Amino acid sequence: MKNRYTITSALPYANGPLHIGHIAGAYLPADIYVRYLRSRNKDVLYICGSDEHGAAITLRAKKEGTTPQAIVDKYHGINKKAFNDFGIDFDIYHRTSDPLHHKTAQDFFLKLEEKKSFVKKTAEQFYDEENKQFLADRYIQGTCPKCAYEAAYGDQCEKCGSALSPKDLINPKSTISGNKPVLKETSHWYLPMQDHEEWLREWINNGVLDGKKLHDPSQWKNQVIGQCNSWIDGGLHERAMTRDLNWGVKVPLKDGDGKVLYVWLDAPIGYISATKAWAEKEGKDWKAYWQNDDTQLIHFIGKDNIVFHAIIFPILLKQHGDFILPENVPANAFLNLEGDKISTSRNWAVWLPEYLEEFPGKQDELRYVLTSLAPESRDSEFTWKDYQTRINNELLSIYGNFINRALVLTHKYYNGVLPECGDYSSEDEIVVNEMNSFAEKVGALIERYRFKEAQNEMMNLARLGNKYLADNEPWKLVKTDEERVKVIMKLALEISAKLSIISAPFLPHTAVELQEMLNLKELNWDNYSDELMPVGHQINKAHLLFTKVEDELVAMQVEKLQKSKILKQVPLKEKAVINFDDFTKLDIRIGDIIEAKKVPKTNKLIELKVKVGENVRTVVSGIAEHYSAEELPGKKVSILINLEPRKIKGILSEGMILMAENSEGKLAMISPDNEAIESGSVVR
RNA sequence: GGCGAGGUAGCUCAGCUGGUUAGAGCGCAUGAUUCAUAAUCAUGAGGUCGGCGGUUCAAGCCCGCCUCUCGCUACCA
Repeated sequence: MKNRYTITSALPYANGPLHIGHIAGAYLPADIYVRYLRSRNKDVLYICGSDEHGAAITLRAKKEGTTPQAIVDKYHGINKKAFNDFGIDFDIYHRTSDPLHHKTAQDFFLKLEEKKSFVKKTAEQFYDEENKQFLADRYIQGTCPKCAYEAAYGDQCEKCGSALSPKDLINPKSTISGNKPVLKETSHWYLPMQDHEEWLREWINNGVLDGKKLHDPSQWKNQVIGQCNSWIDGGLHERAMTRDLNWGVKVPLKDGDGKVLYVWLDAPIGYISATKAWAEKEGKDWKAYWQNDDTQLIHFIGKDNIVFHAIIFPILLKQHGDFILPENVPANAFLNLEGDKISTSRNWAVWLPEYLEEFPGKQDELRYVLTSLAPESRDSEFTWKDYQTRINNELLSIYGNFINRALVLTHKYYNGVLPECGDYSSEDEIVVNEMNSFAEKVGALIERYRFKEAQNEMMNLARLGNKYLADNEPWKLVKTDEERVKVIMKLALEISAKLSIISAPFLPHTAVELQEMLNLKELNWDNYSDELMPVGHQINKAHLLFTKVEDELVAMQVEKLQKSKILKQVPLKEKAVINFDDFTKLDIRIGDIIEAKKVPKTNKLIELKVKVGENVRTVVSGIAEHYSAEELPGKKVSILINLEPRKIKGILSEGMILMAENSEGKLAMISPDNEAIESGSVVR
């Protein structure tokens, strides 16, 4: 173990509140780890903050008629408070809109520029005048100059496979607006990631950099190594580190006008600027946490962030030259909810601020459940029923109940003061030995990022306590052997005290409460083997640590979830008003599907032959996930027939089948409800 | 379609580089017990380790094919 740790949790994007999936994935595991290390008296810095840049926030501001700053201010406030109330113990919760961050990111960028880590390229790039933005290669389509395929992309023709540049395309179009884009000159700084493949492969797979062993790759998750190798083996490419945007960290160069740093360059540097902000306040040296070989850097993230933390950011850190690389990137998978993926847009989530409001004082209950169900190596699922079961049958029955019986008996027999007593019996010594082994067992599991297992091991100490009481039955012995009862109660309380230490990383609020009841203060991991309950020690009044989760509560939460899901289905903003002439431009007819077959090498596409009056048209439609090719022939559908024909996967599509889509993405055909409507009938 | 990660007891999950009768917690059954929020303790029943084939003295673990789930990516006017 090293002595200094820099722990980060992914910066939450400041355009929405946090839900239990975020917590289980990146924040709770890190918090457990951090609390453990602090208890071991390590020098630990735990940092996080809001990620406030990027195009998504500007788009949202535009939509809501407000400013990006107003959006990020709102969610920064909400999330900071939620983390604090829940008990995620950051040293600092910073934000990337802070001037200190802008300065830090710009300095970092300049250093890389100075080291010639970037390749600057000036090029004429297509620009969408309607949306006022430059278009990435993939956002442009046109006719391939080599094979005349009409839907080739700006970077490659899917038909003939030739690599293209957008300007090669004949008749280019913006895929966003459909308009013809204009050429405008712009320049960007690119990171040539392909130059870094060799050392990355060695560093990720063997933990070795420049001949030095930096980490043990067997401690990295399969998922992380697998995904990195997949990227590296597929060949890394240069990636633009700047964007034409006006929201973000300005490119600090003369020719950087109107450009900002790419959000994935900017955000991880947020970890560094947060450290600086903290160090400034605390009078510490921030460099110790980032530029010292005796410091371990660990990034806790969700699986969607793997490449950024395990490939791109390490390249940047190494290029800069002064920084250490992450020792591990323990990425978690995703948490599902009641049989369905958590979805912000469908409002299918348990929101942290709402939980905190509806379940005051029940942070540790949620922590316990989320750690039990944590998606450490694959996706897992949270249900309210599970929440109830885990709390009632484990946390309350095993932990809460053991503490309660130990304290209640002590009060009953000795008014809460430990009496003078004899030595442990030889059977007691076995229990004592077992008890003493827990600190190391639990610690070792936490150090290997096995939080679920670690928590269960912690619970085994409470189980040991329950078994000790059941085996020794002090409530019976009290009538025959009072001296023996004193020893038993002392050991039971000793177990309780030790439980307060090893449960603290998982259940910090409970641990404090328990230590108050036991009249103990400021215990940490290193106190574990001390005698914590000496003769004469007075304990405080006992109260219950947990309350039962009732069936009604579970039912209520499930119902609330279902209801809020429906609420989200209210129609989106209406589009601009059109006149009748506009409407009559659409030629919509009823058609009969006479033939259907799946388009090879695609998941969603079906090629249809639709008979409209006397004509038969070919239409390619993205409905294969909702209809099989076999069930389609014979169906009547509405079809827009005067839509400009377009080639899709090499097939000319002459029209568009009208479909209704609900909030879950389910599709249904718009069909006449009357057999008298024959093929070719006009829809209006 | 390409790539990555998964598919182990009713549920949630462990099983490190292949090696004795495949593990844990919860649930379930039976018994014990009453200090404790009907909580606890003991014992037990549950698995052809997604399917098929192969390598090996030996496979949940290695190889091939298939299938299902999730993620990234492509396609969805």
